Amino acid sequence: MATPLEKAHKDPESMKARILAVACRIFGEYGFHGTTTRMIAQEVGIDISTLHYHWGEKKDLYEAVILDINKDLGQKLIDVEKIIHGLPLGERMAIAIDTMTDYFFARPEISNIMLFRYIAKTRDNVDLRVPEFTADIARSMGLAKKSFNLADSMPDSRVNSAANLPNYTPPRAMLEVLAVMNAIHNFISGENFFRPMVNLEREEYIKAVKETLKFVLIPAFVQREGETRQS
Amino acid sequence: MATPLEKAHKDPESMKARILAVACRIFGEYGFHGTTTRMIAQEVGIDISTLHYHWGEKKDLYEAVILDINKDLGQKLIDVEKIIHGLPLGERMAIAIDTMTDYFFARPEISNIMLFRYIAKTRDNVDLRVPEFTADIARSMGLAKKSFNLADSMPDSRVNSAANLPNYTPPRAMLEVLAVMNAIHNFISGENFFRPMVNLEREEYIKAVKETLKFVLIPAFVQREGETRQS
DNA sequence: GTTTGCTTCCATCAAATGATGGAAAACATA
DNA sequence: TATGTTTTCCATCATTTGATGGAAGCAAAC
Repeated sequence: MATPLEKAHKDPESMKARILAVACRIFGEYGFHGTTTRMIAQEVGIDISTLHYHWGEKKDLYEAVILDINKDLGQKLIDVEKIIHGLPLGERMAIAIDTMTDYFFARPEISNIMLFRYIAKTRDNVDLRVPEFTADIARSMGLAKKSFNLADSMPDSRVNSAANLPNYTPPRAMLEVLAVMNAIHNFISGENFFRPMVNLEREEYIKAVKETLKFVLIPAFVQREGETRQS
Repeated sequence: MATPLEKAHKDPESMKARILAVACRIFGEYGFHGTTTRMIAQEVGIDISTLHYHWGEKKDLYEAVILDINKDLGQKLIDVEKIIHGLPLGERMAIAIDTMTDYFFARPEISNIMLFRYIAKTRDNVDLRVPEFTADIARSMGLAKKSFNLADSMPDSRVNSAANLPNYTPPRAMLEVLAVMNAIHNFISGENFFRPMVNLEREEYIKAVKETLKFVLIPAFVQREGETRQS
């Protein structure tokens, strides 16, 4: 309908976009309940009613933040997938870990909000995309077959059987991807807690985190791939 | 001083202990800001003033929860250390992961609260023990030398140099331990989110989590140990 | 039975918080 | 400039929330 209006709202300089950006940061720092609409409004430099005018109630703004993050993260994953496509597994993982770690360190709110959502009890169902991302990564990492469809060879099997769905991803593959992603998120979100523990400057910390992640996470997968190839 | 009074407060049936136990669970589910003193009081079945009578202000209760968790976790780590002592690294890690995973699944509030503290912005300094635990585990896993003291061989080196302190643990070893511990916490705290994603019953989920953790985390350490031994 | 000290609850407060109505301001357009 | 639309702010509400004072309950000591 109102094309100029919608366009204005997508302009990153628009009030609506500015509020969203600040909300993302504050929600990330303090969580949903730890954040007040007044905190966000004050940070933007506006009145609370302006905030409500653009985004409705607090929960709506929070959901908008989630959707925004999901969009951004989804795009980033596509970008990384393009870069690492075709390389051997060890290199794919190393590059992916380096790139995603830099990305999250640049936007720690993303890691924070993702982890908050995993941990805290919540009733909102905004989030159909995390499972989707996880399955995509699993496929990209060769942990699940691409568009594997058992039904082709077993036409009589039950339609409802999850394993027969086109893009079915086995639980173990999903959990392995989650283990990798969460390991990254933890070091970003936990920086304020962990960095004093190890007594490193920010740059050193980032470097050490990358090395640690690559050291801990890669060998298992590379080793298994080798074994599978041999047999 | 008042011995009978203090004794009463340590009795797990005492009101003070009951409040603490419930507080631990609720704080774990909703985080500090997401929890109200009324929620806790209602769950215990008492009035808010009774809660305040025993524990003072909300923050004091929260700090008591942290201390309680740290105590329990510290004891558990000592127990595990005893069991795995002397075994080869791969087995040590496998048993430690199995045992700690069971422990955290039985008391998910612990994982929740640990992660909440890592993520959320906080100013409290209740927590001198997490670094200590981490260093202990690092030593137990052979990632840091036990009571290594350079000053013995270099009497003139600067006293303040961290590397010369008796129980100094290098950053990389600390981060490696954190990576392992956090990987466990994530799957426990994230159960509500991850389990529907992988569509498993609780028991299956726990089993799959343990397998995934052992698969992802152990090979890197075992492999490095082998390389170090060879050289 | 009375006193004493600890525990619990009811009533209530003050501050914080999410939210809204309506006036003023800013902006666009004819 | 006049007119209509959009945006912003001020004043204000109703709830929620952390917190307290004081009365009532209760048990052991005297």
